[in-house]
Formats: sequence, C-alpha cells, structure tokens
Amino acid sequence: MQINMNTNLKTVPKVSCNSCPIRHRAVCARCDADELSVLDGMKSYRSFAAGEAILWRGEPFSFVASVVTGVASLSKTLEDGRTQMVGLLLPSDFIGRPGRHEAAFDVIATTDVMLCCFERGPFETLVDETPHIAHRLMELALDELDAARDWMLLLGRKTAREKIATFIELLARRSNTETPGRIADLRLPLTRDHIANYLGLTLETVSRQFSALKKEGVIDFSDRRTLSILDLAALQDATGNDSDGGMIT
Amino acid sequence: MQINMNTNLKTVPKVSCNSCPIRHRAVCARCDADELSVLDGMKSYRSFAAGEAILWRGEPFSFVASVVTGVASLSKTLEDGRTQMVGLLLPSDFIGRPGRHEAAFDVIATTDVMLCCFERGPFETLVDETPHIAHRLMELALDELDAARDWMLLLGRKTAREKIATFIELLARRSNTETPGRIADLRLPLTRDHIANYLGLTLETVSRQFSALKKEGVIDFSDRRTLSILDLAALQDATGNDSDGGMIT
DNA sequence: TTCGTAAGTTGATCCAGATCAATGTGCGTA
DNA sequence: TACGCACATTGATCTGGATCAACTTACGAA
Repeated sequence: MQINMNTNLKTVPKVSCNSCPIRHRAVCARCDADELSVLDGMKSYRSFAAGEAILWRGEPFSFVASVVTGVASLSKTLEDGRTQMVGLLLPSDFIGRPGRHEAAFDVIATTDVMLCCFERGPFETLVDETPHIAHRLMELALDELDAARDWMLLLGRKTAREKIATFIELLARRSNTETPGRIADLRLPLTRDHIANYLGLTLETVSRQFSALKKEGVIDFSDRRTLSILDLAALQDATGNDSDGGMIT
Repeated sequence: MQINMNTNLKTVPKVSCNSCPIRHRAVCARCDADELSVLDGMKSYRSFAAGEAILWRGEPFSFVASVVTGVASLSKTLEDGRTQMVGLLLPSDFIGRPGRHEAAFDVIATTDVMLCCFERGPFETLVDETPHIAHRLMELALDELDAARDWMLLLGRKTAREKIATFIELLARRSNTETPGRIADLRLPLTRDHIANYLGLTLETVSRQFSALKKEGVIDFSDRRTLSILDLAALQDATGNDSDGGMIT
C-alpha cells in the first residue's frame, strides 16, 4: 500500500495552485507558471483525521506529498515501544524522498491534515527534468537536516526545562504572531504525550515543566491546549540558546 | 577566514582522481571522465592534525570539501559549554552546503584529516551546471538526514548501554572487516570524551559501559583504543535495535 | 629515569527525571 | 445527569546516569 486508504481518508476537490496557501514555500516554490500547470495536472488532495496514520515505517509508498494544512509527525519506535519523534511536519513540508521507496518512520497526522499528493514515479521523472523542483527539494532537505541537528543538541544535552522552553519558543516563532515581548493564544498542536515524544521526556515531566513556567509567570494557559507567553525574555533565557540567536520580533 | 590557516595546516600535492580512495562514494561519485577532469583542475588538498579545528561555527567559509582520509566531527555547543556532536564525518563525507556561507557548527579533526577542497563560488556554479554532482549532493544530504534521525532516537530514548552498543556496532559496520560473529581489532577513532559527546553521555559513563561489556565477554580491549567484538549477537541485542535490521555480514 | 600531562578507570554520592499511583477536568453520548 | 473515556495534573518514590574525587596508565620530553 501507499499512503493509507483508511477509514477517514477523503480525496478532496483540488484547489488552484495560485490560491494555495503554501505556494511560495513548498516544493513548488520556485516553479514558473508552466511548471506549475504540470504539477497542477498531477496533483490530488487527500485528507487525514487527527490521530490517523498517513504512512507506516517500512511501508512502500507510491505517493509523495506536501502538507497543505495541519500538522503531522515523523516517529521512530524501539522494539519495546519507546518512541521518539524525529520531525514535525508543518504546512509546506514534504513527505517522501527521491530514490527511496519505503518509509523510514511512521508518519502520523497529529491534527486533521490536508496533503497535496503526487504519484511517486511521475514526480521523480519531473524532478529530474525540472531544476526548479530539484533545487527546492534540496533546500527543503537541508533545512530539515539543520532542524534535525538542532534537535540532537536538545535531546542530548538540554534539561527538561530547557526542552520545554525551546519547544514553546519554536511554536511561537513558527506561528507568526507579532507582539514583541508577549504572545497570546498560542495553540499547542500536540498532546502532552506527543510533546514528550518529541522532546525525549515523559508526559508527566512535560506537564510539570508547563506548570512550573506557569507558576513563575512566564506563560499562562487559557485552556490546556492554548497558552500565552507573558515574559518572552524569561522564556528565551530558559531555552539555553545563545542570547543573540532566535529573536522573534 | 575560510577553512582555517592554522599552525598544522598543510597544502599537499594532489592525487589523481582515478586513484582516489573515495572516488566512487564522494560528491564526484556519479561524474564521468570530463566532469572529473574539471573537478581535478579545481581541487586542492589540505591536511589537518588531530584535534585541530577545520571550521568554527559562524565562520564564513570560502571552501567546501570532501573528507579523503581521517575522521572529523560536527558539534554544537550551549552557552555554558555543554556540547553535543551532531555528526561524524568519515571518508567521502562532504563539508559545506550549497546556499549557505557560514558554518552552522564547529568542524574539528578528531584524527589527522585530509580534505579535497573546492572554492565555494566556482563549486556552486559547477553544481548548477552538472546534474551528476547536484544529484549526488542530494543523496549525501538525505543519507545524513537519515543518520541524524537515527541518532535522535538514540539520544532521546536509548539507555547508556544501548548507546554504547549502537556506537560499537556502527563502527563495526563502517569498517568493512568481514568475520561473521567476531570482529577483531576495531580502532576507536575518538577519545572517551568525544564518544561521550557523540552519545549524549559523560566520559565516566562511557568508560563504565565499556568495562561492563568487557566483563560480560561481549567485547575485549587489546589496548584502550582498539577493541574486538567477541559476541556480535550479544552486542546487537544490546543495541535495542530491531533484530532484523543491522546485519553486518 | 623521571617528570609532566592527557587519557582512562573506578568508587562514592547525588539528583533530575522516570515510574508508579491517585485524582481532576472536559466532552461526547446515552 | 451521569456515565465513559481520553487527556492532564500532582504527589510519592525510585533509579540511571551525572557529578565529584581518587587513582592508574601511557607516553613524550627533558
């Protein structure tokens, strides 16, 4: 099987590339009008419900895809069930890689997800013929590599508090809310358990660190899944990152 | 500065690409004779002594390079000095990435290292004009991404014992010694401290886990830097990896 | 041959985060 | 209106690996 044909999967009417929210960041970012129309003819949309598996590790896939909306996670699991998330796929991120025919990890929809899919064979041919796409694919891969290496530092050397602060700051940076020093109503797209899997912690530790930051007045929860950053400077201080990097505003 | 012009740096006479030990795995792997002669004309060799910095984080670099011989490490450091190695560069691995002009981490020679260097500007032009090189560069980047993600699982979820076993098994797999069930005289290219930085441990824990595996008869040291694997099955068992993956012979 | 130093081992103790356990909260469904 | 369930919080305890410390080993330089 390729991308799963499960219960909640829906094939959805296509949207024109011109009004696509990820038009300028996804694999098609560098394409001109002609190239775009080729992609437009090849693409199909699929939606997955929160919690649903998009792809299991080891499963051959016949589609590659861009995330249009929603959040998906990549995770690896040890024999005994310990799991580690190795990537978070946000809108414009790409699923699948040239020269590989089966998934190296589980891909799970953590929220409802919409994918813009291409059949793998034709897409690979197109990549070979279209430097704009090959080039963008390279950029996306290198960005992921940078992110993976930042995460290695976090997993290997940061404390629980630093991990949580880094995670919140990451979400704040990606959600482009613009309010210097204070960020309101940041939505957590993951459960405590998922966050723990992302950060190499347990869900209890995640919960305790959230509570600690709340008690200190650094953040506040309006609801379990929605928080505000009350003291951005303190939060950035708690990440353990160099003070210069990572300015949000 | 680009790649450092320090104390021990030497520019070394070039070797013909045809007799180059990494000819078929490095960035030039897919090149035909014509392409190779262009690279041959551009390249220069540089050597670095063990312990020497090849490139510091944030430093602009004017060269990219392939590792010809030796081992180098990529590492990231937190403000307070905690460091995490985020990659190990073995012969044929590539330093530098298209579209980036400064290092994202420190690159240190852990053994004596020989690099095959190209000036960044001309090399990038060549990449754009030579699909064989662009393609190979993409493959190398994706392989690194896979390795980084495997390491995230190790850093986030494995125990000290599993980390050490995984590390030994990794070295065994890359040194292509062929002796089913038993591997002799495996050389550790890193100090205990470097291994600790690679595995997200302290050097004491590394030492203790080596001792434990030795006492159990899984491995043996003929010298502090040279070990033999006496019981490969037990070692693989201790990695925590799926039993099917990771066969060496 | 000894001295100095970097690297490695081993022991004793400590503590951050895991684990085990109980309770709380919100929401959809009957 | 209450039942069931998934998710989250909080407390008590345990423990793997960090930290602190002493000692050993290898080796190159004087």
